[in-house]
Amino acid sequence: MASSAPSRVVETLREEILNGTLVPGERLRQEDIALRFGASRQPVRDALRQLEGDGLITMVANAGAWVSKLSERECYEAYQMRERLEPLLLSHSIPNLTGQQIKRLSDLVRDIENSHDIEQFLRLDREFHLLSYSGAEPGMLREFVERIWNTTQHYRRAYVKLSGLASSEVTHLEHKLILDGIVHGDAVQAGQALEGHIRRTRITLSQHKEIFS
Amino acid sequence: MASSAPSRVVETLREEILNGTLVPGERLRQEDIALRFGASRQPVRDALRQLEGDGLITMVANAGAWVSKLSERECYEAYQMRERLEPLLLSHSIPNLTGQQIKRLSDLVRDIENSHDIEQFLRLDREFHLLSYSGAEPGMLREFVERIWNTTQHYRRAYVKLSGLASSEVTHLEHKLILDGIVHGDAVQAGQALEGHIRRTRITLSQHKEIFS
DNA sequence: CAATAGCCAAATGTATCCAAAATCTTCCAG
DNA sequence: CTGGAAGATTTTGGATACATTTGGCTATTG
Repeated sequence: MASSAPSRVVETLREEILNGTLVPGERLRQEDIALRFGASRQPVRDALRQLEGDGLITMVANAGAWVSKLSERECYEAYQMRERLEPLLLSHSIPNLTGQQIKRLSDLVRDIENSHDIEQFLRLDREFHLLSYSGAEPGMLREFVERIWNTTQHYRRAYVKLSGLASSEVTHLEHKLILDGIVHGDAVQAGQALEGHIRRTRITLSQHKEIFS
Repeated sequence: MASSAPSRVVETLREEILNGTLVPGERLRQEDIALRFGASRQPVRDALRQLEGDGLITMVANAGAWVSKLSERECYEAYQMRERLEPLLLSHSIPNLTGQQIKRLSDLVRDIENSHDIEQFLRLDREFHLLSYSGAEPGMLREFVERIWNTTQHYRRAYVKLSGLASSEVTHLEHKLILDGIVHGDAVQAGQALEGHIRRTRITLSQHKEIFS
């Protein structure tokens, strides 16, 4: 059975926002989307509300829907939240990670280091971090973390484009430290490395305010 | 101008979930709600999606909507998140609180101590904490914290009902410490007191698993 | 007597149509 | 030439009607 119309719309639009096809500030017309998916406007409205709930788009009554934008302050705040939430989530996840998953994490660290195109880097980096959380039970904490990742994705891409892949030497070291903590089941080490990883990214990001113009 | 139909529905249902009129697990039929608000089912569906985005209700395709339930584990997790997010939010808020607001916070600490019925206690306690955050800029952090408060409200009520107001002696002391930090503009003191406050509540709650049956 | 298949009622999902609001265009006045 | 106001166009909001799905009830059968 094919999933419902609204969920197909949600999935597709979410993907397009995350991969940069749709950029922050871009308007989403209900009619256009309905036409594109061969559906009427009701399921589209449903889908837009869901995306709004995920923070990916912003709706204004009697006006329309736009892909959400973050100010530099909001992005800074998002990273402060990540610093506090992700080590917690990782500590919930580590005890439940399987050998297979840890192997994949290890491969990802290597592939990230060897990646030479920006989209690939972003995709692998995202997979590494989110996979490292996959041992945690589903719940609010995982939802929140994923939501922060989604709403900041565009600015992460903008930053990597700006500074280039070459400058991510420290990132690779941090990934190795996190992985080492995971491998040894040491949530404290992994958590501290992760916190530092996010913290450094936050500070670096705040030195490139031009991303938010 | 009266606000739109969906927002009226959202406001009313949110209020009823928070004040306990609607309890976790209770079903919400679109037709009933539409009839009650003198609207059609479309605005109601819109409203339900928004409430789902707030985490207050859970929707299942082709089945219906229910007031969200938290397991004991999820509630514990929610409090762990509060411990990490609320001190951060408070530190953003403190520099911007006005004299009037601080006066109100001070009055609230006194009124909470003198409150004689459970609903009043819950209302004042909620106002105290959320008001202490009102100096912070709007954004994801404030939204997340409010969302956690909303989804755990029912279990807070259940706990207070179980243990009675008499047992909240320590709570009052903690409120005074938080207030003292705020009055002196000391975000570190206020934050530590707040973290302990939430942490103690989390531990106490986890000793009453019968709330989650 | 228990179990399963099929039918029926109730609730949700979708499409179409109309109304209301916002934006954009155009035209006029200063 | 600029600013603003009024009308036209576009887009969203809401209601009614119809389709689809679900869950339970009943009846039939092993």
